[in-house]
Amino acid sequence: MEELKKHKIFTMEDTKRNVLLTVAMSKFAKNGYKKTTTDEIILEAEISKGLLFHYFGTKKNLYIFLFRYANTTIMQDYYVLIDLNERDILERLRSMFLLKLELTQKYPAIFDFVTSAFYEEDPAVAVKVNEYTKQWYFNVQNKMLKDFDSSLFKANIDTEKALNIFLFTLRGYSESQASPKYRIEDYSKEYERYRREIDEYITVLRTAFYKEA
Amino acid sequence: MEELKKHKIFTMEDTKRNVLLTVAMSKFAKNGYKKTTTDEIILEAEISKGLLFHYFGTKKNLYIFLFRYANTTIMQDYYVLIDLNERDILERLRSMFLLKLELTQKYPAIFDFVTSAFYEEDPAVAVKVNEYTKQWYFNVQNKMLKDFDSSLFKANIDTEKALNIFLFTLRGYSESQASPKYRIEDYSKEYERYRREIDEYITVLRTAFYKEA
Amino acid sequence: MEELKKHKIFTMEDTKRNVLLTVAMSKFAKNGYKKTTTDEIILEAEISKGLLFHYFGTKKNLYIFLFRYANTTIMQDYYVLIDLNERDILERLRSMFLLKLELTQKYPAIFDFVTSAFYEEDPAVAVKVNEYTKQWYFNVQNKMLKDFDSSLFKANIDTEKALNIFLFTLRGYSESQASPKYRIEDYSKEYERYRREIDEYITVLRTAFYKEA
Amino acid sequence: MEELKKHKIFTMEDTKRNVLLTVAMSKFAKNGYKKTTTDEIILEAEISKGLLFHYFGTKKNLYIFLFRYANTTIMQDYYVLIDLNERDILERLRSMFLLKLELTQKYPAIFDFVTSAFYEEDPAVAVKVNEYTKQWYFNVQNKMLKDFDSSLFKANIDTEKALNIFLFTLRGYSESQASPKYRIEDYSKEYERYRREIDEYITVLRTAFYKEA
DNA sequence: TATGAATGAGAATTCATTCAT
DNA sequence: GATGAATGAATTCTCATTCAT
Repeated sequence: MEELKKHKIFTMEDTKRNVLLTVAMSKFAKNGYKKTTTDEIILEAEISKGLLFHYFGTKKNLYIFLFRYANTTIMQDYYVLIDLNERDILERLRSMFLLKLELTQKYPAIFDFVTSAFYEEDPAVAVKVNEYTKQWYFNVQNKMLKDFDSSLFKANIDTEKALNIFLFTLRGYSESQASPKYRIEDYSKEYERYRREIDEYITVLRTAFYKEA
Repeated sequence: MEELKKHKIFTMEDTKRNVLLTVAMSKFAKNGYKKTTTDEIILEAEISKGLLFHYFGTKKNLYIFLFRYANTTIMQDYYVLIDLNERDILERLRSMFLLKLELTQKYPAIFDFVTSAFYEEDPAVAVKVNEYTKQWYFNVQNKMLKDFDSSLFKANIDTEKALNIFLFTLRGYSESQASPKYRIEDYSKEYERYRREIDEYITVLRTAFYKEA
Repeated sequence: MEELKKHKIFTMEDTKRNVLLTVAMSKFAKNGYKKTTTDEIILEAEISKGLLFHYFGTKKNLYIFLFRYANTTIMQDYYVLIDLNERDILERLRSMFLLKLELTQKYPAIFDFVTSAFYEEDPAVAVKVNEYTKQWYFNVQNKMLKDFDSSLFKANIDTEKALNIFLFTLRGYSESQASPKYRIEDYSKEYERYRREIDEYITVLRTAFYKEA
Repeated sequence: MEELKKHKIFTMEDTKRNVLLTVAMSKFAKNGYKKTTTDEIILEAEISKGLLFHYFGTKKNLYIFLFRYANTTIMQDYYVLIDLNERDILERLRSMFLLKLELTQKYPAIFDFVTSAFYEEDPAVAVKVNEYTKQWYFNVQNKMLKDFDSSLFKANIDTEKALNIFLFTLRGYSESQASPKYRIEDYSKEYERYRREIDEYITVLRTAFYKEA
């Protein structure tokens, strides 16, 4: 993560850099790797063609950098904040998804970009994205979802499968709301409804899988 | 759906047509709309450039046609077979996913293509795909998932949310196995395991959401 | 050599192809590989950008093709005509250089191009040119310069070194007249002088190295 | 030649300047004018882009300067040492080529550069190189090769042509050993063989063209 | 002097689409 | 119907040169 900070681009003035990176992520998120042209990016970011290539060398490198940068930022502003001492896994998952929701309001381009990168099919970048994604999943599976209190579950429940059902549900709901297909441009409007619905799903899951209190 | 059959392409000899459509779907599925070139397609399908454009006019038209054709075929060979008289919705969903699994073995290119089309971000085709997808969801929500026996559920469960949890779970598991990211090349090998795991998830869901038998 | 004839370009109409190849060779000869642009070539040859790349794929491939094509042509119209039964090596060399002179009048672009290719320093093409050049030298050394009558030489002369001196002399004179540096645009004007001077050098060499008649 | 010393670059600190000029000459020699980038040069010479252009203004000016500088240096360290009192022209030529051989070991980049400059085809610099080259030849022809003892030659020999044969032979052999095509990386290894072979050629020429002693 | 970020005019290459045969 | 040569706009990438600091 630290090596990322040594990238040439960090010699660029802060505002200018943020504009450039945000523009690039938005464009890639909206149109995919191949369809996004470097011309679009430099035009909207108001820098010269040469400068973009001075910093990133190739369009591919730009994409890969953005992907790593976005993930790192998410890691630092998001996963670090998750309370691993919370032993009730449903509660922990609830915090995680609400945290993600807040982040989505802060950096909308970042999440859109990372999601679109996940489904990116262009072989030029898909391989690199995959490498990173594997490592990511490893982290999530091994750190975020470990050491929960399985005594909360009903006796006859396979807790591992139950955990997967929790994840599938939260992800499924989340995608149904914020997928690239039905993107909501202004999350803030929907924020409260989203928050409430997540809680409703959590409640249903709690009722179904946990022992009665 | 019937108008589709009147498309010029159906004047082409059967084998030749099937080769062409299958090749095109495989290529689009693997590399996305923009990255797939008409040259790739005509080379592998062994037809001339001119002929492809004689039939479809534009690459975009070809893509849209394939998408509608694939969905129609799936509809006819798949959703028609679903037994809507089965009132136990978990049982009905189980049949649906196993049916889909069998179909996946029969027409791998079709499902790969439809899935990839669903995540396609190129604006040239995404709009059209979306139109179709909306209508599709409408169908699924309104026909496939209606009239189930809610008396099977535990008393304090929100059955609508529970249904969504079932769908999220089955889709989530399905994608975790067969997503473009971690595609299993030879489904037949994995078929039995897949079948068994689906049943295990169904059992967990049944235990959690249904009244005790 | 025959495989060369199977190149895509030979499906192009004869006149059009000759114009294209001649234009390309002239440009490359005059300005070298890197400095010659595909735009220059297509503009003067009056074909589209796409067509050039349809036939050759890359600028590098075009260059390599031209080099092989030029050498093949020279081989067929030139080295084949050399009379290996002439045992007097000075006489044989004289015929060779006059033959080359005639060829230079017939295809000026070809020789200019091959010569310039020989001194080409761009790593993109220099390697391939070298490969071919090695094989070429092998041919010359082993076929063109074998089986001469060494009894014609004075007794105390190292005939192998003498042969090299002959070659160095003819090449040296030839280059001093026709090098890319001091190119004579219209060889015909200078033809007679060139012919006479070559004969004068041959006479001096004969006097110096051969026994008195 | 003296004006050259007044060039801005001579205000630069000696070591730094030598590094810069040597790096530039090596790069130009290896890849030619067009293919060599100013980036390569400043990176290896460890100076800034701005500084290079501060001293030379344009890449072309740098090249021309190097060419004149190299020739001047060669003149001063080489041609000055030639003994014009040696009236035996073969002996004088022998000294000249051995001197050149020694110099090649001392400044390999200089000779590589000058040779490559001689064959440089880029019109941007070829004209200037040519101007200088003409003047150079004038010098060689008029100073280095004048006032030799023609009475050493056999009676029936055209001495002017013989002199050219001597030059063609020495240059031809020299190029066959050290041309950019078949460059010998480490001259010192080959030094003795080279020296011996030159002497052998001189002996053959002496036998052929000079009166018997 | 010295720096290196910034520029933008080219250059190579791609590919959907047309059209004469 | 069928062909595939031909087109040229669009795209990525390069690099000499400038200029504010």
